[in-house]
Amino acid sequence: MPELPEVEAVRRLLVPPMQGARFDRVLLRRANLRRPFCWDFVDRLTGATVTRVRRRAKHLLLDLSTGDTLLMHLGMTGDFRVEHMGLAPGEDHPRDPHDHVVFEMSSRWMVTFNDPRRFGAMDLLTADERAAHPTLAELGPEPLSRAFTAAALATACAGRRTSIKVALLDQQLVAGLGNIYAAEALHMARLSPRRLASTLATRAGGPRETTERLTAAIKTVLSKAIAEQTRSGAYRTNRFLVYDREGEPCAAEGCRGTITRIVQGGRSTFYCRACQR
DNA sequence: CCGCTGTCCTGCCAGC
DNA sequence: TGCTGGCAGGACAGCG
Repeated sequence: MPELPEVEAVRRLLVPPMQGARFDRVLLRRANLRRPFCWDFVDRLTGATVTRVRRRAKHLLLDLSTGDTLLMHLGMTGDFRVEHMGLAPGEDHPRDPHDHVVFEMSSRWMVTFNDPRRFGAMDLLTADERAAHPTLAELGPEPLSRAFTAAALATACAGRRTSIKVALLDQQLVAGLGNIYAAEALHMARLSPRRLASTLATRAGGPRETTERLTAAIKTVLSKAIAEQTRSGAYRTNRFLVYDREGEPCAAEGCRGTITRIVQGGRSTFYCRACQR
């Protein structure tokens, strides 16, 4: 579930308790999430100060005073809880069975990572490892940055013989979209998810109107979602226009179509056959 | 190089 | 009512 807007909301949540604060105590409740924690995870983190809380695509990066970077991914069900440290000596933290990591910060805030499905990940990287990290190095442009233009999208789509929906999930093409916002952006752009990615590429000259429309839709959908996250904080049940709305009438203005569900690349795509061409 | 499939993990829910 | 099976999702390995 967490895609770029949700991860950005988490980043903003973590800035006050963590940025500029030191790890006083790190508690690991288990040996692994999606992967095992590195053997010296607790020792390397304890005493380090967080200089910056950053986000790249769906990854959270905590830059540390030691030169290390704590790279975190929320997976599907990962989330952080921020609470006051109000413990009596010897008292244990109240815990949920899925609270896997607890950070006690010098800011007197306690930051707990909870992840029922354990698709999340935490890796402690040296500066060299971070610079050479294959996943980070190969990420495409941030969709909300100036680097993400219709021309860039067109170039990235050139020669791709896969559907535009599947291509949008490729983090090397554009970084941070997931299954939900890919569907929402295509709906807003009135483009069929089944369309071949290469049809968005340009042969010569500037990008075509459809590529411009999709680029704009991606930016709008993500910006709106970020604004909504920070305003409400909580998840509203289905604030999406097409995602998980199979059989419902299309919400596009003047459209009398019905949302259908198809499977692409092994996952669900929701779209309106009537207005998405 | 590229595209496609399977794997990880568990909560939830439809269907028997 | 209780069980089972399938699905959800992102990253990544491995295949052809």
